Amino acid sequence: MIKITNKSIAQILYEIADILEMQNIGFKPRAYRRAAREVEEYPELVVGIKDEKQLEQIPGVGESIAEKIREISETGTCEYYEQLKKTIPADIVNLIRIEGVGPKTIKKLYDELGIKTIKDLEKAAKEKKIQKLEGFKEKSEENILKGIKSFRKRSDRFRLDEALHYSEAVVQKMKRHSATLKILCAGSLRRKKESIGDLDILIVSKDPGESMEYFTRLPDVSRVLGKGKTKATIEFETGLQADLRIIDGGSWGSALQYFTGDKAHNIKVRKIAIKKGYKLNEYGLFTKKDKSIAGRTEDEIYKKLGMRTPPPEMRRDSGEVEAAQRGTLPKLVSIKDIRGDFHMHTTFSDGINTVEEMAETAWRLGYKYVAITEHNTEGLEVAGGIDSKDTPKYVDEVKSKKYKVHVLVGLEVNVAKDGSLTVPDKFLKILDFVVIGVHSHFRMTESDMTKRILTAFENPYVNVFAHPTGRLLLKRDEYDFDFEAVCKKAREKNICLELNAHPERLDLDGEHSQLAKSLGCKFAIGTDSHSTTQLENIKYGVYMARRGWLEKRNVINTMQYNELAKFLKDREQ
DNA sequence: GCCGTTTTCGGCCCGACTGTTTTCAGTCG
Repeated sequence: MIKITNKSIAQILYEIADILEMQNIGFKPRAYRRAAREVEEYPELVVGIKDEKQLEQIPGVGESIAEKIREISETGTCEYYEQLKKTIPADIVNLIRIEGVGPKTIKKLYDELGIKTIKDLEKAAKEKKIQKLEGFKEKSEENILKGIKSFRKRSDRFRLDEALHYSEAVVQKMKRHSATLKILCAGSLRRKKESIGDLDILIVSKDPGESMEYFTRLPDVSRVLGKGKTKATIEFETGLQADLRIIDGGSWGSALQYFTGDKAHNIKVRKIAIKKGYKLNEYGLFTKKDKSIAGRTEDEIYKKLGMRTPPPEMRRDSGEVEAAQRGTLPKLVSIKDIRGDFHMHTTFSDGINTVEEMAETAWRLGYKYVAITEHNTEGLEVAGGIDSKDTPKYVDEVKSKKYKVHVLVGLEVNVAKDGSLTVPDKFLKILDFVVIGVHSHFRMTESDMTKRILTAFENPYVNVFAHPTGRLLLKRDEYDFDFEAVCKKAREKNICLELNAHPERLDLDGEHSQLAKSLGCKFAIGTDSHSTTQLENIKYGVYMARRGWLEKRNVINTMQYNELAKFLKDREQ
């Protein structure tokens, strides 16, 4: 039985929309997508709402969709969806993730060639069957094959937020089991890597056999790939795999150490152990005569090796081993240091909550300030958004009210192809905060894209360069540009680089941040929230900051309001 | 299928881009 979340309900509604679109049905797909998006963003658990009339209170949800949501809440699916799926029994969920393949293409490929899966698609493309279809030629086939290749590269990984969601659920369930003494998810998840291959769960158990049994019978498990005395591997319905390892309490620290660091980190640490005449493995730190001298905690092991303990986020051979030996590990920024958020949308553009609601939630989170950064309409085709000429009215409206935190009025302005900004200076001038970003024309040569960004940085009103690399996790690669050149200019112009904390982006990532830090850049964490619930995504930005070695002084979200106001003012002069 | 100062029918976001065309279909954001 799969746990029904807002997301899983939305997933079915999205899929209904896709199938309807294949059937060339007008407007219904749009209605389903709208409802799906609203359900996804809904601050409460939709599955808990039993009354259909109450479901209809969700924007975009009317009588018909409310009925379907109720059915999904109760049974995990709905008849309408099951019937639709029968009309086109293809693996739409995966096929649609291939770049350039949409509902119409899937339909055509199924109807004409019987293609159901990515495997079928690849075979047909390789056998040059697709180019024989009307509307397709060699180029289309080439692109499909490229799309499959890139899909494969990505599809075996999960976004950090999804993996965290799963691991927390598993760990919670295991914790409640009486045999569990200690449990923790190590691996790349503990390092807060932006995408996760599988979960490495470590457990100390009173009854290992019983723990194994319980683990392999967790509710969402679809397959048990292996089950022994100390290790079991399962696969969840989503395709995510998880290992459970039974650990002896005396080896807890060494197991954590072993299963947390990435390969390069571990190799380096083990070499240090060898140099000191020891042997390090998941069971402990041993002398040549196999006498255990450490293992219970990580600190104990690193200490015996003459090192400080690097925070898990740093253990990717990013220089942390040397710094830990020298005793010069940075004191990383933490969630407690955060006093504000610099990227969010409200009902003025495509967000679903008002400025007041966002400010209220920010206040609850203990913040002192937020920047509202609505889309501007020019150059970006999203629903809503502020027209340049309406900027004064927007500023006045936001400023006319009182909020529980300081509210900076801003815009997320688009960088046009030539590097100009889509909002004229006379309007930028009246804003408290200007975020700029590349939202179109991603496919440019490296030199053109670099020139474009550097040109944009010449504008005196820019505060933050949003989602600097433009990547979408597991979906779209970053655009080509000279990152170092951009960092140097950002530093010179005192423009902050954004750590976009939206789980779909996590841009910049740790590697980029670390490089930018070394070049003297400042950073602004922004959640890119479209609802109050998303404000909590700030933690992902902090994780990325920590992976990038950032300290409090590097991140402007840690400033007191007065300090921030001064910082922003200095930029304008 | 949803919605409403356009209110029970008729409109619903739409431009850029790509690859295929010679005026358009599909995808993307």
